[in-house]
Amino acid sequence: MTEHAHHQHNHNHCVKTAMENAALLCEEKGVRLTDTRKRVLELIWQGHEAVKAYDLIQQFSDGGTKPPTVYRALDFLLEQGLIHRIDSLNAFIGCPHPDHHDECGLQVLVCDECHLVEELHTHDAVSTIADAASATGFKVVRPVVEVHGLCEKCQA
Amino acid sequence: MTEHAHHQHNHNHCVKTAMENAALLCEEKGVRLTDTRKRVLELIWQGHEAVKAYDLIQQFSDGGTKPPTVYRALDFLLEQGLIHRIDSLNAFIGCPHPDHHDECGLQVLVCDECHLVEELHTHDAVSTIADAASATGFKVVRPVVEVHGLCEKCQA
DNA sequence: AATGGTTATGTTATATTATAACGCTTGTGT
DNA sequence: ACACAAGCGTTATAATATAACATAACCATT
Ligand SMILES: [Zn+2]
Ligand SMILES: [Zn+2]
Ligand SMILES: [Zn+2]
Ligand SMILES: [Zn+2]
Repeated sequence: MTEHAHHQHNHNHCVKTAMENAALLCEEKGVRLTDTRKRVLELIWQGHEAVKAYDLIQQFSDGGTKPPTVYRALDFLLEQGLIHRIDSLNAFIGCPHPDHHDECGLQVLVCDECHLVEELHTHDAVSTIADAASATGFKVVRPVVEVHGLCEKCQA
Repeated sequence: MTEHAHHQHNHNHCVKTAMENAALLCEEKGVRLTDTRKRVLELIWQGHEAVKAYDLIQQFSDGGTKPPTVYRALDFLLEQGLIHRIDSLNAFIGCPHPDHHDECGLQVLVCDECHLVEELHTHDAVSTIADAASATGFKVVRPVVEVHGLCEKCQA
């Protein structure tokens, strides 16, 4: 079931769902989705492209929001699993299903042209790697797969 | 065949081999392994832990070596495949076999304690992921796997 | 060995990404 | 109301990386 995030779609729906899920998840966990945090999450969900921290900072309409404020919100959202950090881009992306990462780690397809990010959940691949890792005596904690390439649109 | 990089071993041998391979590879490719580049490569090979760019800069004995010099050398070494950048650490590691990355991308085990980095070459895993990626219409260019966890030593 | 083009390096400044430290405010439970 | 913890504002600075331009080293050809 691909979520065709890269195709034409009603993105309002993505945002709405994400924000509702986030509210629920925070409720359940007993953590506070404050205004700042909510606003940062909304800004990250402006699309399915990875967003840079300083772009977020600039997009705060008040103009007076400083890096620590935004980075603290980002840290919170990362902790709750509501967003992912794409290390190869120094950028952040909203997670459409914060509850699906226990088994397969983080797996993303990253378009080098437009920075669109799509998640995979290929359980096989990560278990294969985990096995190979264990065989060398390594204790796996957090598997991350970042596949760079070109999304469908950018292959023109 | 694990290369037990994390076990006790004669590291001088690692360095010697790496430098010889680098010289050969550059010879073959008709590119110049200049003094600066050689020195940076040696510094990176001071161990099997990932090394930060600014640590390299400081380790230049002359004291007058500036960031651009080192970053240019790093760029060169990356282009030739002689080192890898570990995105999740903003750090660099020597590649023991620059010719083995066509098929399986970059796959590394990263110890969160000591930053020891060991490469994997699990062809299966990356082909599984590549298949999943292709199925969504994504054109894979550069698969990267960074598995965080604890190396054998640090599991104490 | 001079010439001229290319590649590599030096140098200064600056861009980008992220955190430390400290004090004030807001929320929460008693 | 009070006390404590969590969140946020503010200033400064750390850490990572690149732009731009000048000089030097290399190399092929004359
Ligand atoms: Zn959408
Ligand atoms: Zn996710
Ligand atoms: Zn070694
Ligand atoms: Zn390698």
